[in-house]
Amino acid sequence: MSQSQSKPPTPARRSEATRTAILDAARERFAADGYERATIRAIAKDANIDPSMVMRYYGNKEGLFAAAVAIDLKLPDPASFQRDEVGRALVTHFLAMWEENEVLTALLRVGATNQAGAERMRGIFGEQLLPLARRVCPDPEQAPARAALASSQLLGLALTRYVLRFPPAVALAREEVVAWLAPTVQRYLTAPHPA
Amino acid sequence: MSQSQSKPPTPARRSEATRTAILDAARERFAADGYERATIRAIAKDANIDPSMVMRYYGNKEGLFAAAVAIDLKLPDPASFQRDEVGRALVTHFLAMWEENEVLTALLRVGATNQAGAERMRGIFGEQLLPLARRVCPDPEQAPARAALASSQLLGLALTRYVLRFPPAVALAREEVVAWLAPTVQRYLTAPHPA
DNA sequence: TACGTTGGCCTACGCTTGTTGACATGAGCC
DNA sequence: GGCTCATGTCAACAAGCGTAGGCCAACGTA
Repeated sequence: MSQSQSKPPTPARRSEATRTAILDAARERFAADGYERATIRAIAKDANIDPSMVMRYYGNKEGLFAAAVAIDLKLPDPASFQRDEVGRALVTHFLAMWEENEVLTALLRVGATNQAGAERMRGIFGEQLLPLARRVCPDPEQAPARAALASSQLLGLALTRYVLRFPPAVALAREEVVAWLAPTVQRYLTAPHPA
Repeated sequence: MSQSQSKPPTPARRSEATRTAILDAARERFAADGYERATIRAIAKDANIDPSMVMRYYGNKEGLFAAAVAIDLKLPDPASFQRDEVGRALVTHFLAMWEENEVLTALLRVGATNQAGAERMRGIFGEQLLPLARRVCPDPEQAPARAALASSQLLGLALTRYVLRFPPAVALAREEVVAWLAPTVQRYLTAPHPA
């Protein structure tokens, strides 16, 4: 074992290529079809490998999904935000994240019909957006509600633009989306409680 | 007398009861499980009938779904809106519609993973919300974009509250939701184009 | 050369799915 | 009585699913 460690420090497993090919194909299928219709067989075919490879590397379909949608929203350090620009910054950042790859679309599509997917979605927004809300919103006690409201607008846009594909929502330019949504998110996070 | 009424010229098909039992069960299952996992067998069992009855009455699963989610948003006559209250009226109305029965939840869950479901969703919002937007927004040319923005917020709330069930979104009282969202929808529909 | 490990394919099992068609039942009309 | 049609049950089909396990080729090490 000391040998195996001295010889190839990282054997650069040639299986790594297969693993990522599977994950890429899985993300694409989950994003396009949702959980049930994204079959292991179809994913394997996309990745040009045998279905049993998926089982070997990820255990079962649930494990594959979990690995495929492990994601970090990569929100910048809350301290680095200008408080009155948080709305614009968030909307811009989310648009970039959604269009960068298909992970978030996959997560949303699956979350709509799958218990584990919904749980994962709650986790991501609860753990990553909530801390930021706590920082910028006036009363920390309102942070969960305010984060949820901001989520509702951000996810609603993603839903209409990337999942349901309402033509006018798809047609909007990025800057237009930002111009419209930034004040909304800003208000949800920092404005005084209405009424 | 009672006989002539109990056996009317139109036999008042006793299948009508079965038909609606199927539809009720179907709506419940589609809302809870989405399209794929809502199996015809499960729906039939809920309705206490044989799966083949579903086929007889609705042709196939797609037909059943189409019948189950035929819905009218029941938006009031656009002319009856006070222009500066359209945001509050819409949010209130939508909350009531979503909580009145499970059709909209079923539609959203299915729309997220099913092509036909997404198409139906586009149709409903395009045909029922758009005319209202045309009435109240300043420049009719912007109506589609503004209606889509309003949809994004309304559907985003439904997504987080009724589908993904973010705890803070579920916990919000109806009046609170209205207080937060009404200004947003109002702005999307009637405020001057930003920037 | 022989060997264990790794990466990969193939076949098959058990199950569920949507869908079909043959058969039973029961009420209304001749 | 018989006929007809609407209503409902039952059994079965072909297809597709997730998953399991055995077999094979290639390679690094002894």
